[in-house]
Amino acid sequence: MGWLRLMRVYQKVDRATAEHLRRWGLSVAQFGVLARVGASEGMTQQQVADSLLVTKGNVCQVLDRMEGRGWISRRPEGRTNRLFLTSGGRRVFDEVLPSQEALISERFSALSKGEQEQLRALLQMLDRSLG
Amino acid sequence: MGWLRLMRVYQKVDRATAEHLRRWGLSVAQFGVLARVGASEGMTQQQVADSLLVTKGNVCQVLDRMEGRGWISRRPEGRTNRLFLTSGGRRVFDEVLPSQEALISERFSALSKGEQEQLRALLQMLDRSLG
DNA sequence: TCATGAAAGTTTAGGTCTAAACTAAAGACA
DNA sequence: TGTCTTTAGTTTAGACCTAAACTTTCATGA
Repeated sequence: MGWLRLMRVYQKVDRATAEHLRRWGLSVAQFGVLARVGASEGMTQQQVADSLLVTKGNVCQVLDRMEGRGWISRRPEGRTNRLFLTSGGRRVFDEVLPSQEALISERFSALSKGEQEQLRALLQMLDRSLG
Repeated sequence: MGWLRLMRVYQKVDRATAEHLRRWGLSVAQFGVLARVGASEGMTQQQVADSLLVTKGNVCQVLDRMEGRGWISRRPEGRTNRLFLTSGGRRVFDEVLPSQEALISERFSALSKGEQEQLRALLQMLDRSLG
C-alpha cells in the first residue's frame, strides 16, 4: 500500500527536519509558524491555523512559547490578533529558511528533477481530491 | 516544493484515519501497534518500535493504555516482553483492519491504478535513499 | 436599540512523541 | 567466577496536538 510508504517518508524527513532545526532551538511546529508568518506578516492566528491544517488552540499554544522567546509578537486588533516577526524572529527566519530548504532538497535528491516533478504532480492531484 | 504537498497529504489522510478509528476508541498510534502485533504476534517492544519508526519509550506508553483496555498482553521472557493480542484485541483487529484499508483505498481513489503504482515507486525510491 | 448568534482567541484534559536518565537482565571475557 | 558492557524496558519532563468548553468581540436583524 502506498500509504505506508508515504508515512515512512514523512516520518523520516520530519525527524531529519526536527534534528536540523534543533540547532536553532526551533521545533518543527515553531518553524511552521515562523515560516508562515515570515512569508506574510499581519496574519491572524486563525489564518495561520487554517494554512497549517492545525487547530487554533494549537497555534495559540505554540505562539505562547514563541512570543516568550521573543520571536513573534501578537498585535491585538478588534477580536483578532495580527502576527508579526520581531527583529530577532526575522533574523532567525532569514537564517533558517534557506538552510531548511537546502536540507529538504538534499533529502529529495535521490529522485531526478523529472521524478520530483512527477511526485509533486501526483501529490497535488491527491491533495486536491482530499478537499 | 514537493515536501509541502507530501506534508499536506499526510496530514489530511492522518486526520481522516484518526476520525475513522475513533469509532472503535482507537488512536492512530494504537492502531499502528495493533496492526503490527496482529500481523506477527510474539514481537518484542523494541521490534515494534523499530518497525514503526518510534522510540521504545513511546511504545511502552502506548502499550500501557492498550494493555489497560485489554487489547494486548505482554508476556515477559528474560529481559524482553513478547506481545500478543488478547481475544478482544483480535476481535477489534479483525474488524478494524479491513475497514481501515477500505478508507485508505477510498482516499487514494483520485489516482488511477497506474498513478498509484507510480506514486508507490517514487516513494519507495525515496524511502530507500533515506536509510 | 438590543438580543442573538457567529467568530477569534484561550484554556484544559488527555493522548502522542522524543530525549535522556534510570533499572534490570544478558552476554563476554579476563 | 566476577566485572564490564550492551540491550530491553520503564520513567519523566517537555513540547505537540486535538476536542471541547469557555470568553470576548463583532455582526445582524427584529
